[in-house]
Amino acid sequence: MPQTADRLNKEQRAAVEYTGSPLLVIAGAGTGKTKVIVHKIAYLIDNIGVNPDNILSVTFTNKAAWEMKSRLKNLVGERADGVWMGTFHSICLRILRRETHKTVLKRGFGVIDQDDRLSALRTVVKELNIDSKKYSPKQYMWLISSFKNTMEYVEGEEPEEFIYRFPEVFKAYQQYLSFANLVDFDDMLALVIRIFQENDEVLTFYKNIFRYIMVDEYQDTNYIQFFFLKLLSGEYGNICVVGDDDQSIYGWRGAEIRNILDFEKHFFDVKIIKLTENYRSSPNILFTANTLIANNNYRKGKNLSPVIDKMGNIMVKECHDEQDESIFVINEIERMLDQGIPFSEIAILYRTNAQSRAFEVELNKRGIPYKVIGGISFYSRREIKDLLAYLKLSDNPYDIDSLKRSAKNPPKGIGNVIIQRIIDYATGNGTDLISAAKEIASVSKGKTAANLKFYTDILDDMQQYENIADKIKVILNGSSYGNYLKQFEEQNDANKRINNIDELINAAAIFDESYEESDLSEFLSTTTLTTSTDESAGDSVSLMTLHSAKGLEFDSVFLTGLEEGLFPLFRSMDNEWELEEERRLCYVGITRAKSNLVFTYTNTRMVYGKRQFCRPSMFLDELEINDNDEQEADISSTESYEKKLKANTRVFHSKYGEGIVLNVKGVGDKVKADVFFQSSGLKKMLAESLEIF
DNA sequence: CGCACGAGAATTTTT
DNA sequence: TTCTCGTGCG
Repeated sequence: MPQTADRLNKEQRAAVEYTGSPLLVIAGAGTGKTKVIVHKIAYLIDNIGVNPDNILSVTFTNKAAWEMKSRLKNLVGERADGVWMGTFHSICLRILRRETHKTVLKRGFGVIDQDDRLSALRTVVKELNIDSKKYSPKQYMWLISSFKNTMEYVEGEEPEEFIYRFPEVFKAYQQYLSFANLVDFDDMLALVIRIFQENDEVLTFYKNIFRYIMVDEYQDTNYIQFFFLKLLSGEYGNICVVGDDDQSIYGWRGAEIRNILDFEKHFFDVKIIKLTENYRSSPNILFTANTLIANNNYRKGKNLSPVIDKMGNIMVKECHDEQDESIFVINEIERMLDQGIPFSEIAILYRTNAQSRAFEVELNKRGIPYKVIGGISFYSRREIKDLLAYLKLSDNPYDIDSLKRSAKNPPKGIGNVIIQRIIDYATGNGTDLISAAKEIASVSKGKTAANLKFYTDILDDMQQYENIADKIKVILNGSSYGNYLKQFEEQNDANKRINNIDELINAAAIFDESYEESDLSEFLSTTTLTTSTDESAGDSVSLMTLHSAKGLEFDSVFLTGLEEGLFPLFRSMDNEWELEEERRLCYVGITRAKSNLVFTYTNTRMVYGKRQFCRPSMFLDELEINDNDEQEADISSTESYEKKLKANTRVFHSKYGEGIVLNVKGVGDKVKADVFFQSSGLKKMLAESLEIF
């Protein structure tokens, strides 16, 4: 994110130039952590003479990686391309593709996405005659994911019976993956670590490549990711991790906040640098954020101090229901637009995806451009998945799910019975599914034979073309996909889907252009690794969950649905640990805002189509807000300090040193001020103990 | 085989 | 409220 000054401050510079031993940078929100990483990489290349190929930089999202790369390009030019940048998953996938022969996978293996993973488990659960009402496929999926993130799995052990018949389900699921030649998200890391542990020479090879390792958002790494890093870097290695314990919001997904809290114990000779100067938010917004997070116990403890001295606006608004809330929010947005704030600088944040709907309705009504980030990602839209299924099957002819999907959509007279016959034939004879389909076609007669031939002809035609964009066109023509949409969808929906398809063809064409030879596997894994949060809002208002907002910043932020049970979410309210995570989530939301921050809550809200009554969130009680108007009134009614002491005055205290005044309250000799000290953060002070600079 | 209809579940958050 | 899944009919 762009910053006011391009110069590095003292701490930032120290972090950039330190290379002696493992380095932990505790970087609060808006303190320029991306800047530090980018400058550090540039420093390594330009000043230390490190080869870009020897630098690994791990980010939390693909988008963050792209942004980082483009910023790095501004500093070091084309040499930036050499640096390994990406998420843990994308980096590991790259390694896995190179080292496929060290695993049981076949070349050109595919990546199974979350949706397909769930449907695979549905099939498994059904085949094992497990009552899916009692033990849902989702539960199994969740447990499989957790298990795959343990060392037991990495080391090849069998799981225990965590829930009913878990080992059986696990085994059947693994067999499915193995036949279909697929890996899931968790396997990407686990299998790479397994390769490293079983093959010393491979580990040595990669240790030699990744001589300098940089990790962003370290507070959200899990144990297995930590293990991966430690294997590559060793205890003394050139590893630099950047993170903020107050922004750890993925505990539910297995993130270990202890990775950052115990960094000094995991590595030797650790150097720690804290960044606490915030370049993003106005002082009162920071003050609010600091007062809220101070309610947490499990933290290292720090306060952010403002660099910007212009006060912002903070508002809390009570609304009747979610419609009222959306009307209020959009009214405010229109006001902001009038003030010249661009669409892209406005965000509506919420706890759950379901909350976006009311806002979307209202935004549509007023014709304000917006983009919902998160929710359903581009690549999981039905029409896109349908087309990708053909590509996936042709790339990996063992992929059962893609066979099912492509054979059925659009409908072409191939139903479950025939599909099952194909699968049985393939498993029975050890052939791939496409050959099996052709085989079945040749022994069938009449309609069935013709239908199957129609289907396999499309797959054969695709082989004639090298470019992925061309292959997609073959699918579209061959299956009359456009007609299929027009036939079964409303005009409007059909058009939207056709637009999406055009967009897919575009993406494929761009991919075709940028690679010497189009690698279908590579393209397809990009599509599964690219998640909804990687899409950018462009010139429109952003709507997203608080989780998706991590790492972003906006001039104006609406934090909506601040109600007990919704935020904090009901399930976390009786658990101190989870409640603190909710509070951190709120903290993340607040610190996204540069100058306008609006909280809203409603009295009633529709849940599952039932109206429910709501109480304001406890977070609203915990945080403190500096009201500008009130402050001015106070200042005019006091006598001795008020004239000199007001917001943004720089002051000095005998014990705490230099600080900045956030607000002033009280009268006469009881004048009190909230002051940010550089050394120790926010304090409430009697005005008479302060000296004015 | 494919569609239409009805019952029942679903909401945390995502690489 | 909205989506998904299963069932039964043409």
